[in-house]
Amino acid sequence: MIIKIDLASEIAIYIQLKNQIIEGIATGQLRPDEQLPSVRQLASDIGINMHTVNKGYGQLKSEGYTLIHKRKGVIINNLEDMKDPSYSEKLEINIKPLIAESICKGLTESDYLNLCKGIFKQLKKGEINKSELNPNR
Amino acid sequence: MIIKIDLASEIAIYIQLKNQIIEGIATGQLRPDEQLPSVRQLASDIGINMHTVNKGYGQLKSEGYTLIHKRKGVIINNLEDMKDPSYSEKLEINIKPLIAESICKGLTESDYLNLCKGIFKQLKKGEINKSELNPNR
Amino acid sequence: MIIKIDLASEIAIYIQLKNQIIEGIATGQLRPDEQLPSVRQLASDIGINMHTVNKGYGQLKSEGYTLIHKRKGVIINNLEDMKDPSYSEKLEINIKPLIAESICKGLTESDYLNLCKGIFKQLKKGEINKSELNPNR
Amino acid sequence: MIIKIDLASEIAIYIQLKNQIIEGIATGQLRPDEQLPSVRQLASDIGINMHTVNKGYGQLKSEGYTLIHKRKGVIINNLEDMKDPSYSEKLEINIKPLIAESICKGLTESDYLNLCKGIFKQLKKGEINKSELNPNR
DNA sequence: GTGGTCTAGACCACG
DNA sequence: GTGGTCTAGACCACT
Repeated sequence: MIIKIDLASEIAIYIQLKNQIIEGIATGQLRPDEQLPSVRQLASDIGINMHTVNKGYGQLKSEGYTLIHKRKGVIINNLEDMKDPSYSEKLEINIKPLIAESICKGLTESDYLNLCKGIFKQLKKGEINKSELNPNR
Repeated sequence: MIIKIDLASEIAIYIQLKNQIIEGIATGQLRPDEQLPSVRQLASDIGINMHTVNKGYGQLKSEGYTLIHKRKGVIINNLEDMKDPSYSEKLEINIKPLIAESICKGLTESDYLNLCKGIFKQLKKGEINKSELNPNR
Repeated sequence: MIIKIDLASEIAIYIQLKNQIIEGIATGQLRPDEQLPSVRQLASDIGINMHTVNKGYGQLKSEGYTLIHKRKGVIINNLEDMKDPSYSEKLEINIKPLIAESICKGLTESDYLNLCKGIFKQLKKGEINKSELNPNR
Repeated sequence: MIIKIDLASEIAIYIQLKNQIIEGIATGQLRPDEQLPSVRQLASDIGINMHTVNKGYGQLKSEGYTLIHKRKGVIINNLEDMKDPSYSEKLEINIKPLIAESICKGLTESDYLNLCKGIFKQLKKGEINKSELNPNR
């Protein structure tokens, strides 16, 4: 998977990194048990500091997206372990301002929902038989 | 309109302020031509620093939500002037990570869309006859 | 509250720090809404690097023990937000080897349980009326 | 006895190995004078590095759990030789943070003690007549 | 070689 | 002055 960091973005590098990995998991490009590049490798690949990668990886780990496997290094966790039933509450707080802004900017509800649907479609492309995977580790 | 700031939130105060004013506009609680409290007034009302209010107001103005009226001070702009046809592109960048995360956290597409619809419903409550108002200024 | 770090210990400094703060919360020495020293302050007080303190603080935050309050800095969170219903499963994994070892080292079950009770007693000393506290923030 | 290593655990492999052998001794599955598989054997059985097994074995020996027998190789030591009267002090240091954390996570003292009792029960299952065995060596 | 930890110095956003 | 981020260099434990 190709990671693309925008150093000029106002979004912190480690967040961009995290987001792209989460997106990779969501699309199925990154599958459970698949290994991520080492912190040093990835850092040198994208030209950032090791510790910045490490911070992103650390958060992914603490949020259940990844695990440290003794031989493989950082690997994608089971999909089950990422689940969080209380997530939708946190989500609502993040979505609300976007919707309010959208309304002011002239988007209708269906404009907004269609945009979301489009993103879902885009992310679901790689999602074939994710459930089949039952990684041994 | 009541502004409620959460000092323990991870979101910067001036952003919370901005978001609530935008939400007020979206719901129709704040109507075009309506005036906002003065920087000093609001700062003392909600117990935050004047510069923080100023920063929030500054961004609202530069994004077209408000205007400076010579006599009235800061007022809500015409809804037309807030519109931004290129907004949906910026929006997509913000929504994508949320949707990717939602997928990983176990939400389905319809879970997500229903959540959005709920927020729209919630915001639309105050929206009666916004179009009637076409204030002269 | 006095933090005491053993630089010669095999336990990572930021973990020692975390443990002592958690212990402070458990005993009631640190109450909800109480503020912790700033990262820089504490670092210079105990003679370690700012980033080490920051890492400990960061984990406390992500585990729900603390919050960042805009004016006060790092504060103790509500007791409710620290709760974790699935904690006892993780706990069992940590306790089991201790108990197995204890058995080999000649401790009986009641020796072990009495030791635990003693620790509980010790920690509960400061716990008067924790429930009364309903911090405003 | 079956050794099960979790490469995705945060616990070092040699510690997991050690813990399981200690647990085996505690439950009585491993009896005094019983021999452990050779380093090479065990390493290949569970698919880990020989040096890792060696490290675990080394610690077991230095903590009195095992002995080197000229003919049999590594054998389980006499239960008496494992005893350590000063162990409970070390133990307390390890248990305290767990109890403090438990309190914060919402467990009561009896929750915690019941959990411990359950683990004791679980470990004692295999413990029939351990005292009968007083192997000559 | 891997991740984990610690130190150090610097800049920024926020209030 | 606060926490947050990024960079950098170093050592260690584990495998």
